[in-house]
Amino acid sequence: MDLDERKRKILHAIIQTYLETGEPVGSRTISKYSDLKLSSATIRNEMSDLEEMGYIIQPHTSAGRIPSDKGYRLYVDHLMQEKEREVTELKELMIQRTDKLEQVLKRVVKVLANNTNYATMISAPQYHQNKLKFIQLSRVDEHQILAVIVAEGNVIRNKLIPLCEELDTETILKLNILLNTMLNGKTIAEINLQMISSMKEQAGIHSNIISDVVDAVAEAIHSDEGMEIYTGGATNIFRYPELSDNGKASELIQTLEEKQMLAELVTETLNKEDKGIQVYIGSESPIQSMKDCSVVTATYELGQGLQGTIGIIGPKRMDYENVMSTLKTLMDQLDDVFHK
Amino acid sequence: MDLDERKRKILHAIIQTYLETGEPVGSRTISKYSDLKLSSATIRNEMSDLEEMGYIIQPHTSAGRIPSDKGYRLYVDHLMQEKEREVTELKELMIQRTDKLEQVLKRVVKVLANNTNYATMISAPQYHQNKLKFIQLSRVDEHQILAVIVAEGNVIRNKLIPLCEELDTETILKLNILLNTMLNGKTIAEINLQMISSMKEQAGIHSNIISDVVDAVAEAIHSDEGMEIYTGGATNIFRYPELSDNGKASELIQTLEEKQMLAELVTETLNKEDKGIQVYIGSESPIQSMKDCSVVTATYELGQGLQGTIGIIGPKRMDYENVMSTLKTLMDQLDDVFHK
DNA sequence: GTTAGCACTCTTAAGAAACGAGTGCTAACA
DNA sequence: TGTTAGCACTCGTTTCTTAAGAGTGCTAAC
Repeated sequence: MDLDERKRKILHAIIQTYLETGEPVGSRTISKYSDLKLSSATIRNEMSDLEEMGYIIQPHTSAGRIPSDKGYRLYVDHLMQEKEREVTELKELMIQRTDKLEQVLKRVVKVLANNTNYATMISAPQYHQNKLKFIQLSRVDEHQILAVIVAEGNVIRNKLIPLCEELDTETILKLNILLNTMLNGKTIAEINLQMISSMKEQAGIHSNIISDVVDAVAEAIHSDEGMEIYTGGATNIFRYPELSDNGKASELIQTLEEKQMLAELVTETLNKEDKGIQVYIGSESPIQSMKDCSVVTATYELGQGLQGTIGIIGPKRMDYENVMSTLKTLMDQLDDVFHK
Repeated sequence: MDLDERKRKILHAIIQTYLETGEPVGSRTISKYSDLKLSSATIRNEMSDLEEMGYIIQPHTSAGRIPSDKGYRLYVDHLMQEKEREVTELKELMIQRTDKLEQVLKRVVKVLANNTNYATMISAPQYHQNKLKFIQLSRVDEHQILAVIVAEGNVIRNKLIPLCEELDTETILKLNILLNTMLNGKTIAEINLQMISSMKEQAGIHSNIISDVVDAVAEAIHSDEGMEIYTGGATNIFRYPELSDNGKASELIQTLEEKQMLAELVTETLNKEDKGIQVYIGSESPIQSMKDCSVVTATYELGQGLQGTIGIIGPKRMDYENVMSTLKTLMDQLDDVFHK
């Protein structure tokens, strides 16, 4: 069977109506409220075809039709091709310049959740590919020194290093120079055991104590502590009856709260070749508990190799058009903020 | 009317039964399953009295009784007087020593939520009273320097300061000395405008540029950014039907997500003279959306004046006994961790 | 190819009836 | 005087029935 222009139009009308109402839509509704000038009977015939082709589903015999995952997919793909709309919505104002990335990310999920009325998430970039810019050791008191590590994108890490033996100022200075010489400009992934042992060697007589320091710095740099993920608007879930039923809401909110599962989604997104906007409909999503949802993700870039993922989680009858253009706008603004 | 020993026992039995089942409890249940050896009729009479006295409530004519806020209050106060039980549960193992406070707090809410099956929250201490230990400025690149501020309790703050004019190493060194001399040992609350202007004066010729630096440091120190609050186990709410009804769950989870409201609770708790465990039953809580919950809070101390609040949010039929002793144990362990 | 009409299906809402948990009251008992 | 058994009564919950309504599929006519 062929998906001709008319079928396509009818499908479009069905999906749009369903997005608005959340109720199964019947032939009569389409006949009346679309500009197709067809009777309900004709629509019925076409709908019957569309169902056979798998684009729509009938929840039960005497109900209207709702889009299937396949139907949504067609709709979304179609939207993708359309010119990106000139949307404003998110005022630049909202994202005030901050030098604390965490603050920005937290604000983003909040703003995004408020604007879309869906649940949102954002992952902080992972720093494997990030170049070290600057390392500084300072003596805090007799028993510990502080290591401050600054990387590209002004990412800052602190690490307190306990000492059993006191280090004099000169040694610390020497260590500072050593660390900076060896490590500046390197990406975190590039720092390997060989390098570390080479540094220990160069530290010479202080090797014992210094060993601790270098180890601690390396640990601080590598410390992944899993992926940082922020979420927002979880309770928007309750706006959509089809998601707030039974244990679904609970399960979903738990997924958002635990954050662990979301990491999978982030990994999946970042591994895609196409760095643009991705849409996971229902069971397309790698997260089991989101099989009744749609997830729209986008990748943002903070610097070279410094990428994170933004996600919007909502019902399958998500307002894809709005979500996608909102995301696009947001991406542009984030670019502005990060590459000020 | 007098609340004699027998009434007290019956009330106790009613509350305990209700805590277990969550269902209104009838006279027959008490008669059968308590060791009072009284017939249901007698219990009925007593229950009628207890209701008149306001300790229990009848949701509707033909239902059993449930405890009123006043009833819970009596029960809790009674528990408070009892010797603190020897509970273990939370193994020290769970709280591994970390020098990142944030990590510890996040872990605490998670562990606590898993152990109690209620929602949990914890506030990071507020640093007004905290003494500065160490300040370090370092040059990151031509356009910015990094200020690292370490306070008592090893609380670390970073602040990137943009520069319009380049600062040479010597000036930075001088500034470092100035800042440390002036500010070390001071509490954050003690740093006032007068002090800052005095520092600017001493900076002499560099005053212009330095002014920026000092301002930025002051800002970083004072930057409150509201109270940091972590929550966990929000979805435990769904375990209790009386909370997961209607919009209640949604409202509650939103409160937990927004965190803003929780700050009020923290403030309230910290202002109490009694720094021990507090219990807010129903409308006693300062948070409107928790009028159907009970909230148990405790204050932990990280250093002098460095206090935070831990809270457990659950249904009124919370297992107070367990919660309170778990909290007590946790407090002890936190003390251990912080004052290692 | 399109449409009107109609019988049929199935969900949902509303109402009715049966059930049952629990009470309050009274009268009998120790 | 306190305790208990018994019973009528209340009221929420469950189950069943019925009616309404939305929507379809099919057929026949245009």
